Amino acid sequence: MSPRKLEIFQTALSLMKSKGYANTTMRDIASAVNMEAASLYNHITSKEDLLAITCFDLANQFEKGILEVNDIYFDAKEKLRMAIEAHTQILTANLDASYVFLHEWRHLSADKLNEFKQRRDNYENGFIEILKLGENEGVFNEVDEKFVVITILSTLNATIEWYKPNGSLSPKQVAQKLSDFILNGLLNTKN
Amino acid sequence: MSPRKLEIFQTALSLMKSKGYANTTMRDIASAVNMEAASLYNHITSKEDLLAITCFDLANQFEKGILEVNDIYFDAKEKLRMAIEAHTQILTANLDASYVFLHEWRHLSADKLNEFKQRRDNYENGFIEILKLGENEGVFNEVDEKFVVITILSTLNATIEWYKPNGSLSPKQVAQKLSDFILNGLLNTKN
DNA sequence: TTGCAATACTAACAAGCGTTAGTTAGTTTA
DNA sequence: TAAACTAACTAACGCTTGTTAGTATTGCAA
Repeated sequence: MSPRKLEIFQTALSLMKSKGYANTTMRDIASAVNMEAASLYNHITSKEDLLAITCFDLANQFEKGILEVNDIYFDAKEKLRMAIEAHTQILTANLDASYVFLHEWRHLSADKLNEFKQRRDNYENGFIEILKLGENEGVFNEVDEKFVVITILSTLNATIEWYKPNGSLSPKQVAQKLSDFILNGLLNTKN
Repeated sequence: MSPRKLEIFQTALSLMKSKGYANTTMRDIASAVNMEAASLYNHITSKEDLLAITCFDLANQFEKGILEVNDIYFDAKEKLRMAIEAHTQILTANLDASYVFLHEWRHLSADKLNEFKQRRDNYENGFIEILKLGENEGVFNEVDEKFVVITILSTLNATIEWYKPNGSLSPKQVAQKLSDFILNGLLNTKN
């Protein structure tokens, strides 16, 4: 990806994060990188491409993460922590892209939309595998896996709402925080 | 609200839930209620009105819920359970509207957008009040309130992704499930 | 220095959008 | 019964959108 193309993507994602995909026009993007809308088409093929490439690139990263975790032999608790950390690393390293990925995927055209949904379900199943393992081990106490996986992913994805990349928390520390909350809950059990 | 107007709202919200606000045209809505787009304007004043009325009506309900909880004297744990139940009742009773409320509010025009954000912050502060109480009581073990409140609300709001209104769970039971997970976490502490 | 991609521009198109104007039929009210 | 109101229609307007066509300019390779 050429520097100019990268600039276009980053600018587009930043605009889409703050205004939404539908409200971000090609002219908005062009103006933000000091060129005319028509010139964008020397670098990208369509507006939807900006969205599709962003969504599927992130999907690839998430899938790689969960596959690596589920390929190794470990106990459920540790696997969950690892999956959470992988997810968090990707989110925090791509804040704008993640926002678009999480909130604008429905604007994909029918074919890509179907592929996206299917891969999202696959990703959820990767987490469910860990949850089932944990139930068999007797360490997780919840049997409604659909509920738990959606709750966990919502908690993880909410990170982009409060995380400040220049703040004091490293992505690893964020993942620790998230894992602790998910595993132990809000109640203080020390006394 | 006349029956016809109600029909228009419900139809519009259902369409917006499945296709998004921007991708739902006045002609789509009109066609779904068997009339012409222009005729819609005998019942509503604009497309944005559909969105604004939906958003602010729900905002009113959420605010009423948290105010009632914070107006009574109780311990933090019980107050949090009550706030969660109020939130859950509103969500499950207005699934389509909640979806639009949660995902399409950014399409509000500037003025209304500001009001919306401010009221959302107020609502978060209602929960933070409970969290602070819980910390003072020593029953909650988390000090990063911004993180916790966003995590809790994300967990609650994810309900609309998995809840089936004709399923076996009542809203009250859903609220119980959510509270248990938030308070106790995923780990089985019985052994 | 010449030539050739790469990249930018201007202009415009075709489609779709929310909305308004003007009108008509049906229903309620005085 | 006459008047007023409600709610539907057709037609069209003005605007914005993503995108294309055609052309100029830039910058590197020979």
